[in-house]
Amino acid sequence: MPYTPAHKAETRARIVANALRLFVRHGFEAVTIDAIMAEAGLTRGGFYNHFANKQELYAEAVRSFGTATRNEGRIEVERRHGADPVAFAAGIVDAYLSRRHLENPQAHCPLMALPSDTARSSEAVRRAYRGLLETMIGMFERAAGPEDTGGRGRALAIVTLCVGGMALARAVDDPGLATELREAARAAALGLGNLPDVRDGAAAGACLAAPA
Amino acid sequence: MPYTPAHKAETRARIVANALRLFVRHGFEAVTIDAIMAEAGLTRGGFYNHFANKQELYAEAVRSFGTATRNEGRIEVERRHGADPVAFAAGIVDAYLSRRHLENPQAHCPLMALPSDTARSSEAVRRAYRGLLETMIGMFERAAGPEDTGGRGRALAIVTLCVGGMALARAVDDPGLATELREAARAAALGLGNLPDVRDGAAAGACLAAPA
DNA sequence: TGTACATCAGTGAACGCGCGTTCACTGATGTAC
DNA sequence: TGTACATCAGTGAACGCGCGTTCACTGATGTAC
Repeated sequence: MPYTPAHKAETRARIVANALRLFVRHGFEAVTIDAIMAEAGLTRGGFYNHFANKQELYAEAVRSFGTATRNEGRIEVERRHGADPVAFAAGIVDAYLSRRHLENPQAHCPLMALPSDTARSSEAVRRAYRGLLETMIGMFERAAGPEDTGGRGRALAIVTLCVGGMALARAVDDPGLATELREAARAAALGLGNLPDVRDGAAAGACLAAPA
Repeated sequence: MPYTPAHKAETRARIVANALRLFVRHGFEAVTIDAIMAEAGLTRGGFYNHFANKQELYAEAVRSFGTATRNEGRIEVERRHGADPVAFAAGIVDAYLSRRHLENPQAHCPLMALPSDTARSSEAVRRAYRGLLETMIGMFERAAGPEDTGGRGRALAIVTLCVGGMALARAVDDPGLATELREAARAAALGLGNLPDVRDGAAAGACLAAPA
């Protein structure tokens, strides 16, 4: 048995990680298999030792965000704000809609970076996308608590504000408007979920009056 | 002077209208110039009599939504709910997030259909996209009224809920979740803007579903 | 221990295809006479 | 009024390029002896 199974698994993981990074930055179609393999330190031909085709890699890359990148982010938010569901949810909103997130396009969440790419993709890709979405919804449902009958609806709206706010901020060519969009989505999401403002150095949430 | 200038203008408008319809349905890259020209009853070569390149048509198509399709929708919403800014804003939220709108992909708004395509496009395209966004924001700022200091922020959040909610509903493969997303975004947007529930269901949605 | 071997991850040239764009041409049309 | 003409919208073949995918090959590696 030449090459250990672990070796192949590592190579595959390296391809997936690089593909995710390139996909969220440039979109599915714009990223070539050549580019992905080169990023992973390999050549084009080897791709088909690991995946049946490009769409299969796409689905896997979206899925991987839930386990790899996302876990890093989740751990970081927990470290800063604690594991309490409410503080954690507030930290997620804050981090997701942060300038730092927007300005780091290679780390963008597939939910905000690839909504229209996904709408036109295979069933497997859309299933993976939905999985990510449900995970994020779950974070805010947990913060609402089981006794909150409108908790799921509000969780859905909060996720929509996070993902939609960032998708729009990305598309717009005016940095000022992009900031406005992030801040407005942040204030509305925190208000809707009755979440504390955990902003480091606090204060600036005042740009949006509390909803009636 | 063979062919009247009006004739050329009409042909150009026909190309733009068909391009918009195809772009919002299938995305910028997936739509070929062949397909656009065929839809317009022409052949490929004539394209460059009207546009310098595909991106130029893209920018024009996005811009055209603000004058053509959008005006039809706006007039219909006004007819249904009146010109009062609050009732009008409520009607827009209702129509935008309606099932009818979601199920008519050829009439989708570029804001929800092309956020990531736009993020990767030329300056002119992103400017056109921002123009559409500002128009929509303006509708909700007007509903808030000039004395409302947080009006702009809430208008931004309402637009984010409309556009984000529909973008996610489109991407997701589960119709039930898509409905949940639309309903949650609708409730949150109406609440945030203190807008009346004008639900009139399928009929109201029809106003954004412009006839082909 | 050292060596021959079988395996298969990885290579890179090649293929087929479709796309955006170009270009020499056609023919429908408004105008001049 | 009818006709010749100049214009240019529209045609469709062709070009160049890059992409996803295939394939015959290479060579690094773990195992058997």
